[in-house]
Formats: sequence, structure tokens, C-alpha cells
Amino acid sequence: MAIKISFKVNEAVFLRDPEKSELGRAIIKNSIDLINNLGFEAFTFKKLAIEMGTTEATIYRYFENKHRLLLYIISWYWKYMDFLLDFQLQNLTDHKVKLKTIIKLLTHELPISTGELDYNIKFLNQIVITESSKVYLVKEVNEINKSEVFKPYKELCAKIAAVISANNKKYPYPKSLSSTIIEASHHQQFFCQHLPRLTDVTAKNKNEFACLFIENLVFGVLGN
Amino acid sequence: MAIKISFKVNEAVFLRDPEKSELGRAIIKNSIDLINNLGFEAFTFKKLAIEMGTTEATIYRYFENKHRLLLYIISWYWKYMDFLLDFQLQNLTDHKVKLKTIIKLLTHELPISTGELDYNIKFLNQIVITESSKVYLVKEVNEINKSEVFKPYKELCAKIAAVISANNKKYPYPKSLSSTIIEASHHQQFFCQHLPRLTDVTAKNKNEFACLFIENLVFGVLGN
DNA sequence: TTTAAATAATAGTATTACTATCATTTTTAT
DNA sequence: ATAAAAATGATAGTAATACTATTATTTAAA
Repeated sequence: MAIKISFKVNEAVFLRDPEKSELGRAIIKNSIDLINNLGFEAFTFKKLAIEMGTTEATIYRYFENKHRLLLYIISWYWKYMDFLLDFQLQNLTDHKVKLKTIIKLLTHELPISTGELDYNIKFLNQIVITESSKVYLVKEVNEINKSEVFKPYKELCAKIAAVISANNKKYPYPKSLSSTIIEASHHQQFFCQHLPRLTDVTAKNKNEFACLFIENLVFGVLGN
Repeated sequence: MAIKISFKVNEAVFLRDPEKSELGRAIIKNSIDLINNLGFEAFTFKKLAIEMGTTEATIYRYFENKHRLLLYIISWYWKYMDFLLDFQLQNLTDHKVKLKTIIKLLTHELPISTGELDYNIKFLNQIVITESSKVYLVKEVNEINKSEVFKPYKELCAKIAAVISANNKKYPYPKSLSSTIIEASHHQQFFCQHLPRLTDVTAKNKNEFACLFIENLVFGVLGN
């Protein structure tokens, strides 16, 4: 029996909860496909509506605008990552192994095997790499932050920071190192794909590169 | 006698070179002010035209669209940073001091004293922190990259990478570390300002935090 | 089985992201 | 100094975007 995975995203992100209806889930599923296809800038509610055979008005009943929709998708990813982390770290006792597991999760395509998922996880992964920083790199960040919608990111960051601290109790910047490796995972993957001269990637280690670099970085600062 | 600073930005970025006319320079100056004010998403050529008492059509004669204008501003910053780096590293012999100088440059407001500048350097700094990644985090990145407009970023990255290598000849990821500290400098400054729980910033070290963190990170991996 | 809620269909508005045209001013070349 | 060329201003126009509003119809809940 397959387990359907779902996460509660902060209510401030949506107008109507997309998890609670067939149509809502279809909006998310099709958004992931379409944003991956067009890029966030060219993605519109109109195109989405046409793609899934519904109307713009219907989508506006779920989300205030496309930025909120992206925020929903990225929040969902943060929650999913948090869940995967709990799942994969369970039973591990060695802190170094824990940290390596985290880095592997951050720098590779998400594992799909953990349960039945509505969404295309490869596309989601690509969207996270390319679009995730756009949810907070906006003028209204302080306003948005008040409604606690960035909590999943902060929690994920804190969870990783705790493992960092467990590896080296004296290290003074666990949270900054945590947010840095999250962001660097995305950046280095993006650069490997599109601007390889900003990295040291080689033809051979393309898939492993971000992981190798981040591991070396983290255990370098923490001392191994 | 004050020296007017100007840099040649790749011709593919603009339609008409803004450095070569009063109006062109006014477009850049006002864009920096307005993007800082409104954020890049809300910034439009119409608003810019009204702000500076000209017409939309005129601005379209200089730039294809607002993304290109941002690319121009960010390219200009990369070139300026490259220049500052050459200037400040000149006469330094100790590689560790060199690297510290670089990190200080990346994590602080740009020095203004180096020459006469048309542009508001505080605003430019803020724009770089918040908007710079938007120039490459787009669907068309491969197309754009073909015209070599990201060269200034790559050159800056390579220059810093060389100093990293000089600090530790055996370190295997100089370019990735370089791009990571550039990006992390921006991110950590942004997080300090808006999402401090993603960092370890304190009330006391607000202005120094990003610098302290990056220094610790870099000399941690490279071994000091 | 009535009522409420959700969706579809349609229309409409202000703004954005441009392109085009032509008159006027400024610059450059002779 | 003057003609030609280039840059700018003024104006208009178009397709797409980012919404809001209204009403009819379908679906779900009491």
C-alpha cells in the first residue's frame, strides 16, 4: 500500500487550500510542469488555465498571484525536505554520517521512492534550483515574513544547524553555514548546468560535483 | 582633480551605449534609484521615463527590456568590483591579507572615495544584494551566456579563485569557493537585514557579521 | 432535498511591454 | 556655415498581463 504524502503549508500562502480538492492539486501539478517549462517570469495564470482546461478566475480563487503560488511550491519543497531529513536521519547516530546524508539530499535529485507523489519531482527539483530565491528576494519580504510563511525554511535551516553543531560544538556560525550550504547547493548545481566556469566541475564528476564541493567545504570548516 | 570612473560593458547588453550620452547616464542613474525604491519586479520603463521626464520610447532605444538594463547595472558592478580589487590588492604581497581584503570588499558597502561616480553607490550595493542573481536565474540563461555578457562575473570569479589558490595550492575547488563566497556575501547580508534567523547575527555585530562568517569559512577550508 | 459552496463562462479594466511614425532638436562632417 | 545624419520627443497603437466582477451551472454538505 502506497502512502500519499502531503504537507500543510501555511494558510497565509493561499486563498483556498489546493491540497483539499482535485482541482487544487491539479493547479499545483500543472504549475510545476509549466514553470519548469517556461521559467517563472514567462509563466502566467492564463497559460496555466489554458494548459489545464480551466479559467483564470478559478486559479485566482486559490492564489492571490503567481508569486504566492511559487511560494506555495517552494514551501511544500521545504516541508518535504524536512520530512525526508527526519526520515533518513532516523536511526543514524554518527553525526558525521548525518551531515553527509543531509548534503547528499541537498545536492541530488530528491528520492522518489518514499511514497506516492502527485508532483513531478524532477521538475520540482529544477524549480527549486532556479526559482526558489525569488520567493524572498522581493521588496515585500518583510511584509511577507510577518505572516510566518518562511517558517519551513527557517525550521529546515535550524535542523541542519543542529547537526552542524553536533559535529563541532565550538563552531560559531551553525545557522549561517546551514543557509549557505542550502543556497550553495542550488547555485552550484545551476552553475554546473549553465555557467560551468564559475565552478570546478569536470566532465566526469558532473552529477557528483556539488556534493563533493559542499562536503569538502563543510568538513573543512568544521574540522574532521 | 577627480577621476571620472567608467567601464565598458559588453555591447550585447545595450542597444545604444548609455555611457556615451548625458541621457544614457541619466537612465542608469535614475534606474539605480528607482529599482532600489520599487524593487525590480515593480520597476517599469514607464515609471522610469516619468521619473526622469522623458518617454518610454527613448529608454527602449537604449535597452531592449528591463532585464537587459539590470544586466547592464550588474555588469557595471562586476567591472567596478574587479577594478577595486586590482586597486586594493596592488602592493599587497601576503596572500592571506589579499584574501581578507577581497572578503572585506565583498561584504561591505563599496568604498566611494576612489573617484567621482555618477551613481548612488549605496543603492547599487543594495541592488546587487537583492537583484543580482535575477540576471542569470532565467530560462534564457544559455542564450544570454552565448553573447559573453557574463564574462565580467567569470573574470571576477577567476581573479578571486587565483588568490584562493595562492593561499592553498592544493585546494581543489578555487572557482566554486570563489562563486560561493560572492553569492554567500550577498545572501548573508540579505538574511541579516530581513531574515536574521537564517544567520547567527547578533545585535552587536550586524555590520561585520557577513565578513566574519565568510572569513571564518574561507580560512577554515583553506587551513590557516 | 434544500442550501451552500465551488466552478465555469464571460466580460471588463488598468497596467505592462513593447513597436511605429513623424516632427524637432542636436551633433557631426564638409 | 550648412547640409546630412543621428538622437530625442511627442503621440499613438497593440497584444499580453494581472487582475476584478457577475451570473449561470454544477457539485457537495446538512
